[in-house]
Amino acid sequence: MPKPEVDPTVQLELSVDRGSPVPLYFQLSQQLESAIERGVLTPGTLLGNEIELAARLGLSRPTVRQAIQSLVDKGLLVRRRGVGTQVVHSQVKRPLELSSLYDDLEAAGQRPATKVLVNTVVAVSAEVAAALGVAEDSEVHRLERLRFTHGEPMAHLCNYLPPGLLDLDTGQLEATGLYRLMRAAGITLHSARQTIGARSATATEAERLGEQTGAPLLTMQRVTFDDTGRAVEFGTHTYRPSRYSFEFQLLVRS
Amino acid sequence: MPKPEVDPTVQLELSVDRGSPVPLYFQLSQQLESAIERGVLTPGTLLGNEIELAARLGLSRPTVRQAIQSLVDKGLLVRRRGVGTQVVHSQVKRPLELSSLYDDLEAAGQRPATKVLVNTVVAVSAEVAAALGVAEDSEVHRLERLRFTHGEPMAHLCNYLPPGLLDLDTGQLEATGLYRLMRAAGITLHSARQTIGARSATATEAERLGEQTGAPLLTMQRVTFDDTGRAVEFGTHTYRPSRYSFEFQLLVRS
DNA sequence: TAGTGGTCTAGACCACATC
DNA sequence: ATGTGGTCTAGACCACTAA
Repeated sequence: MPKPEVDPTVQLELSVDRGSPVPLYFQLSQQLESAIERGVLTPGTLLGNEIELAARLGLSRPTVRQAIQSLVDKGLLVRRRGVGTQVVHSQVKRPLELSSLYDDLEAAGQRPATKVLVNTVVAVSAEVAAALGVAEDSEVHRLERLRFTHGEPMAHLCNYLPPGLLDLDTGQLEATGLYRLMRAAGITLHSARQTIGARSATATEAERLGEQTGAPLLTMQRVTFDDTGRAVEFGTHTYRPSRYSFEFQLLVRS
Repeated sequence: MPKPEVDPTVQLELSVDRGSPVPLYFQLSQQLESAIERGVLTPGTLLGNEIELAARLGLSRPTVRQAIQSLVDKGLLVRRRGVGTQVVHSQVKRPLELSSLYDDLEAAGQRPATKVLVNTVVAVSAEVAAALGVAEDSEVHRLERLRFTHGEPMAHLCNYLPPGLLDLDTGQLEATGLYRLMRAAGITLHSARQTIGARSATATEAERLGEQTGAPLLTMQRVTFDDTGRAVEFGTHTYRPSRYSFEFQLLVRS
């Protein structure tokens, strides 16, 4: 018997639509990802080899490889030379994204609300000028918001934006998140540098968040860059640790 | 004039060695990365087009694309259709890696030291069994360490490992980090799920770390998986926020 | 020894941005 | 209209793993 084991992808009814504007490799990777997420391809399963899969779908091997590689990059598959491609065991959720607190809360069904405390233009401080990479004598947008879930304060968000980058409408800011407004304005977010720490609440901070003076707070500072490398936002956030923690998936860099 | 601008990669003396076992695309990407890090290719620079670069190096276009793509994945380059490939502006340091505290400290020149408090085998608690995915009646390694820098306590590390995974020698644990021992034992780390939060120190915790009872502590919980998806470590760590914070670079997932 | 993924080639056509 | 990256093909040889 040449092949006692069955290629599990045979039973997947994979197919690609050459008329679609969606790239072929992407169509394939989506179908595979969906099969993995639905549990049709169970952890540990060895996929059939690339050549055969390519032949069955009428694709070239590089195209199939591109599809598989994208899932390897996402951490869903593992390739081993001489062995094959295997579905990774276990609870791989989502790798860490450059995410918006607002979007995260909304996705978790937490019904976030925002109260804008400050929305003005001010002269930059030295710290903010350094973080944003703007001249020391320029002006920046200053934004201060309280974020609520279930009517309870959860975080205090203080942000600075370079001048002229964006029109910041208080109404819009209370209806959605800052990142979404930036994306809507045609800004392509690219990367961010974050620092997460902790410290005791001052009297003002405690009052704002409904904590006691001296209570532990989770802090996050972030500078966000767009795809031209320009700093588009500097933020200093404080969170109530009883209501928020940072949770994420890391992949090993190869 | 057909080309008033000069392709900056021309002056880079790029070359590949076909006799080397190092893949051609990797040789190229390393040379480009080094040029970017040394500042020879400055931020904003537009690279010449892929076809020409391939011709000049005697490589095929897919090979050159593979080299460039790996740098795009690292966040060093940005491609724009119809425009070209550009060196990203700005202080892109290192993306978040699945990193070892010990290695991080050593790389930062902090001369870390470790004191092993507990190194035994115990019956699992329900929480640990769930995190590691082992049976409720099995045994696990339990590890408790204090991490010092400059002679001052910085973190308390409590870890659990599946039975039989690794020989844990107390001497080795005080000389290096847990991840390095796991890698040396042939374990390929693949991913981890982390939670970062904050809370007040209990009396015991405060005593261990040289803080006051009730002082804010930074906390991290992590489950690490190898490339077969098996959980290989579960850890609960607490840090003195005055001496440690989490700092990292995020890239937007495309 | 047989089968796998890893790498590489030399073309091709298309979509998009800019001029 | 031109030039860029995005996608795709149909092969090829090699390195590694396992039986």
